Amino acid sequence: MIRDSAEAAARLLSWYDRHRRDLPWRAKPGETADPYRVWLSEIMLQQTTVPAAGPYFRRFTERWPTVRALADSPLDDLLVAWAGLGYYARARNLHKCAQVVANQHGGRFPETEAELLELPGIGAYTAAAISSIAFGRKATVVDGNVERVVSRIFAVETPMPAAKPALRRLTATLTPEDRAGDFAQAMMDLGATVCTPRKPKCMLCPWAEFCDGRAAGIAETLPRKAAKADKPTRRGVAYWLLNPEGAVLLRRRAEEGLLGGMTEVPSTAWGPEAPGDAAVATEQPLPAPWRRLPGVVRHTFSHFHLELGVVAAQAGDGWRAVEGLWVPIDRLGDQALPSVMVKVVRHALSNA
DNA sequence: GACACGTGGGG
DNA sequence: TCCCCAAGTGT
Repeated sequence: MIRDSAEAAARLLSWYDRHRRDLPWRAKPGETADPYRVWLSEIMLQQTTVPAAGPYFRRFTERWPTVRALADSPLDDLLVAWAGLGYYARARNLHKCAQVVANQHGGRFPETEAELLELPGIGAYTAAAISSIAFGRKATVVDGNVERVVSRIFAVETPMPAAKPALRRLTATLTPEDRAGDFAQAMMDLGATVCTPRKPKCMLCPWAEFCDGRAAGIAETLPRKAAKADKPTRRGVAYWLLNPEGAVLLRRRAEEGLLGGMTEVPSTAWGPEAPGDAAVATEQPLPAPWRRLPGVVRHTFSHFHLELGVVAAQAGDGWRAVEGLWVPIDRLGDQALPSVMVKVVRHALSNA
């Protein structure tokens, strides 16, 4: 049991100073944090691993060094740059947020949690993280790592998400006035490298001797969570249509919802059953002699599996009237293609 | 509280 | 193969 929060925090900060990781968005010791980079990294890291976010962060900061630069850029350029990272609402909100900061805050991020919380794409976690890491203000930063660490240290057996309020209160009692930002990053690093979901490295933990979960032999089983619902499978058929100039037909998806604003290969609706030839004909973007390509594209989204067949055809007269954009094959890299559509393109190119 | 919302890596 | 998981937010 932790009896002295101040001592526990000091011990964790000492561990952090000795094991600090050098991440692309992290200010070096002595450097002043750049709120823009802190914000950008926190958005990219939402539900995303450090290795996945790293290259995107470098490309974004190279191309858009300031929040004003990002605000002045067209949304579509951001979506192209974000393609492949997932959760595309983050990119749409990133652009909105940049414009609000540029136009209503003079290009500077607000420092308080309450003000940050007003901004698009910034929730409780990100507001606390920016306020503490970028501005040195005391804030209770609670992410998945922190919930895991705290649930184990205090042996909280209440299942998630019901345990969230208690875990937040416990985290608040541990958070020091001084170096709150470093404390937050230390907690997250501890969760990411030592107090891991499976096979935690308790022998390396600076809090091992305080840890109630470890003492009870249940640390690895925490935090408790309900079983997840299994994912349904949806099926559809994508239309790989080439015009006489060798360009392929693409479309922009609706601005909201799944893959909102991203570019897609046109397809039938996605339903429980694979569309037959009749449905393929009904939903075709243009009448054409479709031939089915062998195989199927499989992809898994956050909440369902997708199986996409592909049909291909050459567009005859009337291709100019089709709604969408015709993109030369060698220019597909300029498009905001999400990973599932990259799979469709690859499948079509290798089977057509 | 529950659900929508991506992706790639690891066991 | 399949399930779990990652620095969550918006509705």
